[in-house]
Amino acid sequence: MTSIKDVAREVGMSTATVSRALRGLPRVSEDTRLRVLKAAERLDYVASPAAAGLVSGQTRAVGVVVPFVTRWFYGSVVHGAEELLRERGYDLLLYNLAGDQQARHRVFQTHLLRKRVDAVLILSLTPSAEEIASLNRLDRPVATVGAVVPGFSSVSIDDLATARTAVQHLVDLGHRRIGYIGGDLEGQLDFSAPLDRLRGYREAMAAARLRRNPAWEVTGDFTVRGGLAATRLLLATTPRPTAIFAASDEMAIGAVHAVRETGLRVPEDVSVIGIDDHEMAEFFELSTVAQPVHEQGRVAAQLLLQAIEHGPAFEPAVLTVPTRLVVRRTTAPPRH
Amino acid sequence: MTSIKDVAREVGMSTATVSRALRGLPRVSEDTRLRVLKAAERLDYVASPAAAGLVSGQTRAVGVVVPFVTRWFYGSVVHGAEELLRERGYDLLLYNLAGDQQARHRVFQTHLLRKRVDAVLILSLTPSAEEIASLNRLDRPVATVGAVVPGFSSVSIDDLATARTAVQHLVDLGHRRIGYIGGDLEGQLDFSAPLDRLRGYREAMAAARLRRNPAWEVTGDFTVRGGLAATRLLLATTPRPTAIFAASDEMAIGAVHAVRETGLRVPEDVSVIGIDDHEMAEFFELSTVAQPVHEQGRVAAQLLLQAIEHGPAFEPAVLTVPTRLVVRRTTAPPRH
DNA sequence: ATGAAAGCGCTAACAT
DNA sequence: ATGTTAGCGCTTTCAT
Repeated sequence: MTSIKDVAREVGMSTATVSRALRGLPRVSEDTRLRVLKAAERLDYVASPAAAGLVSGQTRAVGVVVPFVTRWFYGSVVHGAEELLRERGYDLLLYNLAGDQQARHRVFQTHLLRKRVDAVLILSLTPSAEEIASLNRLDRPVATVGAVVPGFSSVSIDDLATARTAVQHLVDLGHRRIGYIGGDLEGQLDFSAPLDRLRGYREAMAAARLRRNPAWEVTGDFTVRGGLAATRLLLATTPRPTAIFAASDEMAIGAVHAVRETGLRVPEDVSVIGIDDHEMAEFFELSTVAQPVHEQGRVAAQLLLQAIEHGPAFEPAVLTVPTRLVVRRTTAPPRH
Repeated sequence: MTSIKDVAREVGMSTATVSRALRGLPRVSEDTRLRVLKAAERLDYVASPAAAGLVSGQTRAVGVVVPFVTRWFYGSVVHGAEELLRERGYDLLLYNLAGDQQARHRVFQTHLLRKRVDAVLILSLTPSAEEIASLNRLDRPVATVGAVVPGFSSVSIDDLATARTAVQHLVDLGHRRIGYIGGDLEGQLDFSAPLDRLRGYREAMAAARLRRNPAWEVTGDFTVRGGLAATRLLLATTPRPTAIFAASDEMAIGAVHAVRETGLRVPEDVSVIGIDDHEMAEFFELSTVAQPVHEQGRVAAQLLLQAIEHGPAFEPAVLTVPTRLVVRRTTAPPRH
């Protein structure tokens, strides 16, 4: 592997000058810089971040912790983050927990502590006290997407307001019996969105003076399958709801399917609305409250890069991005 | 940040001994090893891979190049690879090209060359000659999933045989007019799967002595939307096919939708079969030829780890994993 | 079984 | 504008 010495020898200068020239630092004559750049190109020289990091303390890499890479939502956030990071010359280290507690422990207690990243981005999960302690010991900027953690920067939607928007849409259409399907609250205590969306649902119901029914609040996996199962339960109640608010589009897709398999029609018999504007939402003609997914990844990465550049004095920023009601064809007024 | 010196001081030994003890090397007394391990734990010490890599030449990280992280298929392969890598203490650097030529160039010419990874895993795309030159210059093991590249290890399915299996299933059901929807061949010359699947389709048609019709071979995006659009074209031909082989499950899902929107029924009027066994395939009751996605990621990672450990003498392995016909409810005999 | 010392490739501080 | 030197945190000889 060619090293900085090879380049220095090639141009007949010291490694210090080469280093300065390559990084665009001042106090290098234009002529020298050009010759260095050319020589580096010719020799296929790329500086080793390991060596540079050892002395500068910067790794030019960011760690990203994801609950499930296979899900469109997380993939999209990662996409947004990776895009900006690469533009700025940073690498992205991916840690996929995939619901595995042991993996989670290992990531927080070992991998992230290896001084290998300049910053950490955490998607959706709320770190435990112990994990927060680890992250603080790391002494590097941390940001989250989809969860607000005291002391960390974050980018997220207002889950409460978003849920209210969805339910209010159903109320406005004239629905009075509205069911909710959402994520488990136990077992996954570390996701805050499901809880807030449930609370938003309840608030909107109360504000519209609608009666709540415990049997109309069903939880399960945040997946198509989970939505399918939850909706089957919901439809078995009497009277059954005329509309369903699903805490995610994937659950909503499952809900639409469940309604149809019961012999009922969407939206004539049962309306369905979700949250996300999943890539398949338009395909399913699903009404939903859209959130900017890719953008949240970019913005969060941006926040981290700023924090890296501004040093420890940088104040954590808590950003909320807007959501937007998208009415398609799974919601309509109830039949009387 | 605590360094190896802190640990050495804590146990009253040299850093050399601490290093040996931590890495499980021989010639350390059991007693010493235990004390070192305890001290490291107590001080939250984790060795810096950057410093270690500088001298050992190993980074304990693998770079993974992905066309689109947001797609379930790639997310799943990454999941499989990440899982094994983490078990073995390796980090994963993710490079998402997202169809961006500039990104692609930058990844191959800069990021991968930074001496930051011990090996590279490339998903689905066939590197250009220039990219192969870069990878070779890197002088590290390279493996691919879903594409066979001379000189590199690979894990993939037999696309030709898999396509034939799908088409043969339709033939066995009695279909004679079978259409194909698959990926674009121009513009994305670097994906080999679409071409092989098309060839498999043609071979199976020929083997069954069925007439081919250029209008029954439609290409488009490898997505739900692409499948939808391609199928619309396919159904507009006369006579129209009674069965459709889609080169991916996402395209097949789009195909099913297109058939239904035309007022036709699946499978009564038109049968549809895909490839992958996508997570949503069961939900859609889609007949398909399943491939082990997550496993291909794990196996490819395994191959790379072996190559890293065995050094440059390691022979590239070209592995083919089996696929399996899964008959659900989108395929049936044609009506006469 | 353990330690001393050199050095991996680079940057930063201090010359000049 | 450029060069010299020290040293980042670790591993690896080579001694003992």
